[in-house]
Amino acid sequence: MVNIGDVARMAGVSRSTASYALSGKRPTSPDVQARVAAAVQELGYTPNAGARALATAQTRVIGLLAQFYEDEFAPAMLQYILAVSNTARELGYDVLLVTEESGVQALRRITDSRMVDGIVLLNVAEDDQRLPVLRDAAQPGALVGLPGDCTGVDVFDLSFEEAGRLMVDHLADLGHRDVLLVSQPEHVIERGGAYVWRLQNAAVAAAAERGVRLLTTFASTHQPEVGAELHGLLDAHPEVTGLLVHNEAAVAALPSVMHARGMEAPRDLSVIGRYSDEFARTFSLPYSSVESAADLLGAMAVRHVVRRIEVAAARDEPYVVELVAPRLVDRGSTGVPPHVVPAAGA
Amino acid sequence: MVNIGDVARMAGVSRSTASYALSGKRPTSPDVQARVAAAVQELGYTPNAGARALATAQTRVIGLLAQFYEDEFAPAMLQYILAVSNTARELGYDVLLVTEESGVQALRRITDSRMVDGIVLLNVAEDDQRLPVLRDAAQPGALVGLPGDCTGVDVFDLSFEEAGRLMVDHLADLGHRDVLLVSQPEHVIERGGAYVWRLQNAAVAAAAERGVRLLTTFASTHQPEVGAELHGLLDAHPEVTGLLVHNEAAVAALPSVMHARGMEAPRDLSVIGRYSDEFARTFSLPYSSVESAADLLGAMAVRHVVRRIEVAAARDEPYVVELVAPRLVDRGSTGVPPHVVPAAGA
DNA sequence: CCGTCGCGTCGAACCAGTTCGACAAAGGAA
DNA sequence: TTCCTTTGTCGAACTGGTTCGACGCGACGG
Repeated sequence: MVNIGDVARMAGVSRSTASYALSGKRPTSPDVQARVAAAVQELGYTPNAGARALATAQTRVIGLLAQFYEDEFAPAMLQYILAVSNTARELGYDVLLVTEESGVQALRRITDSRMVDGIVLLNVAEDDQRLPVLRDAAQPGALVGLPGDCTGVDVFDLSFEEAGRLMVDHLADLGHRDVLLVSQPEHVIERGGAYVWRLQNAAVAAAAERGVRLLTTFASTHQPEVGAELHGLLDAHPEVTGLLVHNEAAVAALPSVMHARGMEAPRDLSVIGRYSDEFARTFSLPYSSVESAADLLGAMAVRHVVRRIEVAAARDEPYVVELVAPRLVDRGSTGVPPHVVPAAGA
Repeated sequence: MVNIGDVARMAGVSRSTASYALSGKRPTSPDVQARVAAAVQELGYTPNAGARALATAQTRVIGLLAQFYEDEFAPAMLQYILAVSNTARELGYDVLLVTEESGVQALRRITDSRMVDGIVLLNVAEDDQRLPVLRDAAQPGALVGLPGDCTGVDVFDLSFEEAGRLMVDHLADLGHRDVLLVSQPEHVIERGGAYVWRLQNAAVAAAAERGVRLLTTFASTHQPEVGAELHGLLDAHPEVTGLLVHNEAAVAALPSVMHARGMEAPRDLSVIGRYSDEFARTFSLPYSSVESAADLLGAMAVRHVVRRIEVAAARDEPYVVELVAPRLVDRGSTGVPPHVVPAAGA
């Protein structure tokens, strides 16, 4: 393999001069620069990443830890991964993707061995076991997801509080008084999915404020069970005119459930989901939804990590916790509740 | 940072002895082994990946190149990525994920700089630009997807030929004589998606053999256009009793299209798709389908690459091209064609 | 009692970069 | 002309591992 010594020899300079000519960290004569560049071209030289990592203590790789749970909607995860990967590349970094079950061991492995310059954690739980490890790692880290304790890391997440309020307010504004919130199953919350509570609590508070009766339930994340559960819920609560769905599986099942009941949105039921635009497009879901902002969150996490890696002064800046405001994408699945229309018309 | 010199000093041995005690590449006394192990434990030593890569010319990282196209069904990709990542970890490797637009440059970058020991390419096109680069890289490579020229790499793909035959035979066996194949749009094929042709050609041949009239069409991969196209097709071809769908977007749109037409599978129309089990589960799709085998293909690719990396003798073994036989998952969406039932009953 | 063998250990070289201090040559000021 | 500074280059050291050759020491056979 061709190394910098070969380049230097061909250019007729020393190894150090070749290095400086390439990095520009010290001035070199135009003549030398040209000869080194020509030699690089001629020999097809590419610096050895391992050697460079050893010498500079920088790998230009970011570790990305993603956990995949059986009962979670995996495609949503892909958006975060893509956002992180693309943003990293923009900034000149590669991404080491770790999907290992045991995120703690994996994190320790890649940080201790200095394989990465920084870390992005996806799917962060309320009491995430990976956080203590990340805190005493030498590399900076950013999270997508809000844990209980945010010290020592930059944190980015959707404002699920805002999302809950937004959804309730939207239906309340239209005149709905009986609304049902379908969340993810309880074991998702137990595993640390506090965001389920964050949205629900905010929704409950907003409902109270607006004089809306809000029923809350958990539904399965599996097909076809979730479909049956939706039928049961709609049977049990005929007074409900608005549905808030914070559960991707339930959203996917909803079209056929409504069809089977001869219902249409928004004629018979107003529906708002909480899922990504990507998800909506792929399955041509007709429901208005509060966006996940995966692209934005992934990009923010990477940018902050890279900043702490590259800007020495940024190392000691205070850590940030940013909850981004969700956006409601109107797909026309909400309207005035059915019993209001005739009343208004009469 | 603690290095092997610190460990050696604490254990009272030389650096080389410490290294041998840890690697076991030369025998060491039980006493030394214990002292070195104790020192490692005490100091929290982890070998520096860059230094090790430099010394051994091995990084224990596999490069995974995935391309994401606008008009492709991204979630399907995730399954391959997970399969590769999990299998790699099982074998002691980490995964460098590259999702860059320009796969060619990215591939050159990570191979030339020796960031990876091997390469797995996903989404391989008929005339994939990355292949020449991969062939003259120093690292072994495996593909998921079948290109025109397979020299110099191990190739794994679903047997789309077999899939096409399987689907046609299944309907022919049930008595269908008029069948419609809905494929992906032509620009997917132009981009190198020869698998669309492979399935279609095999289906056409099988249909000719079985005396089945097979109509073939391309449909959009976007919602809601694809739904309208399906309606148009069903309007134009009322004689069709069997539908073969090789287009995930069309599959996703089909339930509502059929519902709108008052059709039910298999009563009015027998349907077979070609998509992953994962896809079917997520959206509770009721159609029988020919599996993608993403898990299997991803795992095979990694195992072969790792074998060539680790087993010196495997370097020179002939390259393999394995087309795995697809599996038909019966979800009860196919049956005897409608006009046959009364005829048989009369 | 001496030579040989082999086990266990050590020192040194090596991988391929980066970076620091030194130094020669050239240019400008006194 | 001499002194000082600037500019460009070089040699050597350093990063943190692995690995080769050598060597001391104890056991064993002759």
